[in-house]
Amino acid sequence: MNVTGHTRRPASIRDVATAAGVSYQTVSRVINGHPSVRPSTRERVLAAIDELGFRRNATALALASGRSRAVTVLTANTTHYGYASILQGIEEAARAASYAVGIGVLESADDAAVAAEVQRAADAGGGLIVIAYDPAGVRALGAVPAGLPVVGVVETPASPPAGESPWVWADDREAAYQATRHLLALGHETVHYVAIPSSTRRTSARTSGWRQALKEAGAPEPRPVQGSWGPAGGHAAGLKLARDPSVTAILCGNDDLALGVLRALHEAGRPVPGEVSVAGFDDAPHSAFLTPSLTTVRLDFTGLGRAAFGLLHRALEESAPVAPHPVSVPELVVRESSGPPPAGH
Amino acid sequence: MNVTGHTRRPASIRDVATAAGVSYQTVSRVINGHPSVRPSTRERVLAAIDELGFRRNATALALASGRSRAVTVLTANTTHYGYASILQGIEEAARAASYAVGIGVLESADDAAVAAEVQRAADAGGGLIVIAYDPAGVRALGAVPAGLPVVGVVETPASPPAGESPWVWADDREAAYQATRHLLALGHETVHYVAIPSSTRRTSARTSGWRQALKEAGAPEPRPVQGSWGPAGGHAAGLKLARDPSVTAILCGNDDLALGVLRALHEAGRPVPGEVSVAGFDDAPHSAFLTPSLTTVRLDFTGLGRAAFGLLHRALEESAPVAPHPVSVPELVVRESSGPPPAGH
DNA sequence: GCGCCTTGTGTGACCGGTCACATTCATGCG
DNA sequence: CGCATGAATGTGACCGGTCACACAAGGCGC
Repeated sequence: MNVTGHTRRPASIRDVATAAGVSYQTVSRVINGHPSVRPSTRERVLAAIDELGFRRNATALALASGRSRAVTVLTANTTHYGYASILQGIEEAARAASYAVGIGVLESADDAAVAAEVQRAADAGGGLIVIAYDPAGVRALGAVPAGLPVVGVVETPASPPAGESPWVWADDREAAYQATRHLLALGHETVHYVAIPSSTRRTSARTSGWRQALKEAGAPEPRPVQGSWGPAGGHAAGLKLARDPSVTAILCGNDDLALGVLRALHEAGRPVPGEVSVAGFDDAPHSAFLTPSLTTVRLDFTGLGRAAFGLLHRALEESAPVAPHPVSVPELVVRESSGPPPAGH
Repeated sequence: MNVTGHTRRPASIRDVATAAGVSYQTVSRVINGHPSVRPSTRERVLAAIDELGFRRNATALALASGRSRAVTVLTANTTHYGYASILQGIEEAARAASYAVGIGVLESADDAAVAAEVQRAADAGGGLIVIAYDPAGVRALGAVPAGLPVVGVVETPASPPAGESPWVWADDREAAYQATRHLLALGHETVHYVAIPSSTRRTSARTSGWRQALKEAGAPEPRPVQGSWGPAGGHAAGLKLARDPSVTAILCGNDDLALGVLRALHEAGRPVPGEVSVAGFDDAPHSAFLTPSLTTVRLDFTGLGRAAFGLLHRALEESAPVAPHPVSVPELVVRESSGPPPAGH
């Protein structure tokens, strides 16, 4: 071990080589587990490595070999629970594979800004994971130059892509379908929907799952209310819906929106679940502790993150395991915020 | 512009050089804005750069120059609001300075695990920012090898460090002090405290601010209740406190804990703020929308993150601005969850 | 006993930049 | 007019690894 106090330049393979009395190439072979090295030689090299505290320089490795064992995650807003959990899952899997994780935040959905961010990520080397649940993310996914390995974390696609695709997703559509059916089964005539900003112009997967459940039940399909991501958007949407006495069940695009809706209903004097039932989406950690506690659909975000990394890992290295990270199916969690409609409905 | 479809090796400075009819060194000079390049030459080089779509290879730059324009953030749990916001602030400032941001998650506070994570971060090159609000973070900060530039985001230190220190902090102590005074001013006899896990064995800054306010008011000092980070911990602590009828005011180490406490009080049939007042810490986005909405202290987490980056930037580059990122002082936000104690107290 | 293949090891070039120094040419000044 | 000076540019080495290839020694078949 290096015991001298002052910082010195870290040992390189040539330092190790002279210390062990071999050439730098032999050291390289030992590091990389090349078979044809005499055991006694390997021994000496390993001893020298240990003594000098040698660590392979990641930068030099990346430059010389071309592979960089790094992933950059492009995402809007790391503050949001779902995004943060996906990131957590990616990091976890990356750590296990000893990959470095970089992050880039898409602050604006503006084309130029997105392109700049993608460029930065590309400069970092290695692979790319884009969280494409929102317009900025979708645009970023589209702006990735061909040839750069990339995996997108996307909404449930309308039709399952043929063959291998560089995407992972949780089954949002199924989740929305389940939540809507739950509310309908309680006896509600229909279910209103407060949407998260759609990632594309087209209808989001969550919206289409909701719609499908309504259609199957022969329930009327009210116009979805457009919310933002945060509770404030839910609050605004909730105030609007609270004014309509026919509204008895509301599905929200995520738990934060649901929180705002709950608050708005409270302010409007409409008891939950007595008069109105509310269901969220994501099962954020606080949702179980709200009053009333929130009925919601749990999504396996960290699993999604792990799967995204797994797919990218496979794209970057032939030798990586093929499908190591299953994503669990969405699970409806029934709590206090949903119940039968009031009598007379 | 490169219009050929298939991916080719990105252009290097030598490619640019031949295209412009100069040497690679001249290209390097142009890139780095060296003054002694004839304007006409610079012109030609810039044209070649543009035509070939040249971008400077970050890896090669890092290897050759030693500086890497990268920061790695070491943190526990990116899911927690405060941590995520700090990360967001760091990323924002880093982006502005065109630094790459890497993250490493401290999943366990185990010494070996922490050391491994610090090593990984060191291997990534560049500077390090450690979020040291919890035991894992504090241990990581301690394990950083000398000579590696590092900034810690820490709790308010007991005494202001002399001279320049590699730490940034929000004034937690002052914040806790303010919140406690607010509750005392409402007429409560004393204020109970549900603590977040302390970063060290010693008393945390938040605890000491609370204690100081009690002492100044001559209020009795109840034993702090140890919570965890999440709402579940707050819930457990809240159930305990709810059983004690003398408890009329509770300060919580963060908003998630407060949420759990609110829920526990609700389950125990103790109205808030009618019988018990609750205050949180952090002003998470959902706190304003709870019922009752939560009185809390807002901390400038993103500002903290920006300041941390600013300090590190300065440590890495002589030329960086000295103190560009002020951290705003904590601000008490009074909402529905705090009020006067019930009559008879 | 010779050639041939395999095993173990070393040498030189290279990845894409930067840095230190050399070189050329025009200019200013004594 | 000669020489020092500085602007503009080029050359070679280097950062710390990897890769392709050369080469010596030993075992084996014929």
